[in-house]
Amino acid sequence: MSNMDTNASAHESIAVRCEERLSECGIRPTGQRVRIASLLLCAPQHLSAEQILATLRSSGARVSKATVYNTLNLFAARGIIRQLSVDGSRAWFDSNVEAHYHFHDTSSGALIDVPVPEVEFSRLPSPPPGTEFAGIDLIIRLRKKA
Amino acid sequence: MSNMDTNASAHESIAVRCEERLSECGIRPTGQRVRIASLLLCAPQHLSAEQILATLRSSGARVSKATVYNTLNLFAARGIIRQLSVDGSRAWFDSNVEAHYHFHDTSSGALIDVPVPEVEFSRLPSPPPGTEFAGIDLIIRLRKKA
DNA sequence: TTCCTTGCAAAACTTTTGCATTAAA
DNA sequence: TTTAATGCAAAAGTTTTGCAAGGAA
Repeated sequence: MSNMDTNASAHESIAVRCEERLSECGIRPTGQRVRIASLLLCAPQHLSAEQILATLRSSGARVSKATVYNTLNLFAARGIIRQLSVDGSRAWFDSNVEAHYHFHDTSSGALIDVPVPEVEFSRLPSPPPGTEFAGIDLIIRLRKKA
Repeated sequence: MSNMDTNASAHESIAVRCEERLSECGIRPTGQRVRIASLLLCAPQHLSAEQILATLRSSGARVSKATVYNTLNLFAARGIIRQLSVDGSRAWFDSNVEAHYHFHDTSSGALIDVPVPEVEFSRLPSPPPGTEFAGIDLIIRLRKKA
């Protein structure tokens, strides 16, 4: 089996798994959606809409910006991906929807996942009256060591 | 002493304190800068650029959007205010630059300060090699109680 | 057919920039 | 007078929307 075969098979099996995942979530697994899902869900990562658009187009696909945004918003609304607000310049889409936190290297812009067990809260405030916890976003900002 | 006198005096003394604060930071205390600083620094609060622009204009001042943004960026760079990324839709400028965290009510959009002592970390990850901590941004998301 | 998805272009919105004018030291 | 700040308009960047065309059920 050649490398090309291996890669082709890998891509195909990822696509199949993404199709199933979308169907489970009640999302019709169209070509564009499966392409976007395959790109994001093949590994835990953080991508911007523009990166996704560029990657798909450079791989020969015909995709519109509108479809990328619509699809990302749809996925985020269904909990398939998570949208992050890191620095206000643009949205980052995180393919890891398990609870976790982030390092943000302010020098390079890199985002790194921090697994839940690496952070422990020994004290947290109670939610104000009439509200309840909806989640915790923790970003640990880093800079290059002096 | 009438209410108008009291308010006028209060505004004046806030403006004077802001002028001193700007001068200390090596920022020339021009009219627009003092106005923007007075608005933000009179209390701990979170304002958007658009809110600041609208408030200044409705109080009769002639201010441009460019000056508001330039000034807010200048203040943030000098540590007089802090820029927050809450939901990616726009930047919020926080007049409280002491270390603290935030509640974010996702139903109303409200931002509420959480003082440092109300959160305790009993475990935090080490910064990756070559990097050091630059700060911690913690946003506790809230929703309306069911 | 009917409904949903896609692409394209345009619009909307936030933020930045260029440049002539004005204000501050 | 010399430098820096301001206003305005335009530009830039990201995201959304309207609508016609295309595709799936």
